[in-house]
Amino acid sequence: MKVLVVEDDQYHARYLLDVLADALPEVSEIVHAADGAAGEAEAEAMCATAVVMDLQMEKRNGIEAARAIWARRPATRILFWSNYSDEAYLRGISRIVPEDSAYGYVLKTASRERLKLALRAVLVEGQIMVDREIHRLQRRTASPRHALDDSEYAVLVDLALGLQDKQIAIRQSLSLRTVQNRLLSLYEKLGVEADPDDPADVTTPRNKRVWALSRAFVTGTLNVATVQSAERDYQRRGRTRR
Amino acid sequence: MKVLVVEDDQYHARYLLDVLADALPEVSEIVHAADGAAGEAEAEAMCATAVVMDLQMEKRNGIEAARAIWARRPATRILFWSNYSDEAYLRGISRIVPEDSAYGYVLKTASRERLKLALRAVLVEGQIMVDREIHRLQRRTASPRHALDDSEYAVLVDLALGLQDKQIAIRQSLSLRTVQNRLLSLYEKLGVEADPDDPADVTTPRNKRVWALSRAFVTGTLNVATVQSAERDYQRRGRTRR
DNA sequence: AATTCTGTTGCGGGTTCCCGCAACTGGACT
DNA sequence: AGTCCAGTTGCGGGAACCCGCAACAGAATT
Repeated sequence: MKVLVVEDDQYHARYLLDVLADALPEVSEIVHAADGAAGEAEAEAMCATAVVMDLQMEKRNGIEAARAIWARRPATRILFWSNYSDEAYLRGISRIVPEDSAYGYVLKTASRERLKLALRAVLVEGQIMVDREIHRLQRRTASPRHALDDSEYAVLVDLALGLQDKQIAIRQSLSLRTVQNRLLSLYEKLGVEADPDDPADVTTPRNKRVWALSRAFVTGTLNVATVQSAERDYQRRGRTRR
Repeated sequence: MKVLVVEDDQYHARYLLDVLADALPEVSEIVHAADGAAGEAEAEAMCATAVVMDLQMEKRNGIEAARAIWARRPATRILFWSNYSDEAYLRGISRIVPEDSAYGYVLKTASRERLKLALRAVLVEGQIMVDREIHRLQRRTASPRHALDDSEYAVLVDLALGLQDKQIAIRQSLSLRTVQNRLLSLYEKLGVEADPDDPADVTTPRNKRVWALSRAFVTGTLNVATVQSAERDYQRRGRTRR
C-alpha cells in the first residue's frame, strides 16, 4: 500500500510520517509532498490509493488538491488533518467528497492514539471517520438556528466578491427581491442586527453588508481560501462567459 | 535566566523547548504556557524576563498577551514565533512594542539554526531581530504604493465593524467627506477598482465597501483577531461612553 | 376542498453610498 | 511674495441598499 502525505509544515510532516510508520506497518511506500500542487502531481505519478492531506497550505489548499485527486480517482482514500474546525473548510469538503469514497477529518489537537486509529480506519479499512469536534460543528450547521442553507451560502460568497444584488440575482437565477430576502436571513443568522438598547445602533445603524461579511470571517463561516477560490472562479466564469 | 514559552500547538512547543535547551544552556528555568491568558498569568507569577510567544492562539492571541506583559514589565524581551507573515500582526506588534525593549519576529519556516540565533540575539543579548521575510513586508508596508497610512488603517478597522461613514467621522474626529476620501484611497491601495475592459464591471460595478473588506482579509492587511479586538473595543468604548 | 405555511416576487420609499466639482487651508520650494 | 501641492471640507446627485407591505404559487396538513 502506498501512502501520500501532503503537508507543508515540516514539524507536523515529520510527526505524521513517524506515526504513519508506527501505525501502519503494511505500508510499502510513503511519499511526502510539501504543497497542494505537488501533492496533486505526486498522487498521479505514484498512483496513491491513500492520502493524508493538510488543509491550510500556502500554494494550493487541501480542498482544491483533494478535488483534483478525486476527479481522477474517486476511490482514493483521503484523511484530512487540520488545525481548524472551520465551517468553511467543512462545507468545502462535504461539497466535493464523491459517493462511496472513504475519507476522514482529524484535528491536529487529537492524541497520537486517535490519529493512529483514524489512519487505520480510513486508509486501510476504508471507513468514514470524522472527529467528534468537527461532527459537533456539522450538527450545529445542520441545526435550524444558525444554519446557512446552501443557497444562502452561495449568496454570501457572491456578497464577499462585492457583487451587487442585481448581479447576484443573475448569477443565482433569482429575482432581485429574493436575493434581498436571502441577505436578510443571512444577517439574522450571522447575528447582524442593531441592538435596540444601544442608541448609537438605532440612530445610525451599521452597514449590514460589511458587518455580515466581517462576522462571516470571524465565525469561520467564510475563510480566505474560500474567497480566493470564488474570486478565481468569478474571473473565469462570470466575465468571459455571459 | 527564566524563559517562558507561550505556544498552544503541542508539536511546535516540544520542538521549541528542545531548541531552547540546546541553544541557551544558561537558562535556569523554562515554563510552558498553552495559551495567551495562561502565558500572561505565568509571566507575572514567575517574573519572566524572556518570552517566546506564538501569535495565533485559541483563547487569547499573542499580541494581546504581549501587550499585557509589556504593560507590567516593559523590559521583558519577547520573541514572536509565528506561521504567518501577516501584515495585520506586524502592524499590531509595531504598535505595542515599548521604547527600548528587545523583541524579535521569527517565522516557523525558519531553520533550526536561525531560530537558535534569534533566541540568543533577542533573549540573551537583548537585540532587535526581525526575520528577513517579515522585514520585506515592512518595507512594502512603508512603500508608498500599497502602504496603508495609520489613519487609513483606522478607517479600515471601523469599516470592518460595519460602521457607516458618519460614525467613522465622529470616532476619528474628521468630516464626513474626509472619511470618504480615506475610503477612496483605501479602495485604490487594496486593488479595488472596476476593470475598464470588463463590461460587467462597468455597467454594474461591484460594491466597493465589501470588496475592500474582502481584499483586506485576503491580503492579510486585516485578520480575524484584529477585528475581534476592535469589536470588543467598540462594545466598550463606543457605546458605554458617549 | 379548505387551509396553513414557506418561499418567491413586485412596488415604493427612506437612507446610505460613491464620487465629481469646487473651495479653502497650511506647508514647501523658487 | 508667489506658486505649487497635498490634505480637508461642503454640496449635490445618481445609484445601490434596506426593508415593510402585499400578492401569489406550490406543498403539506386537516
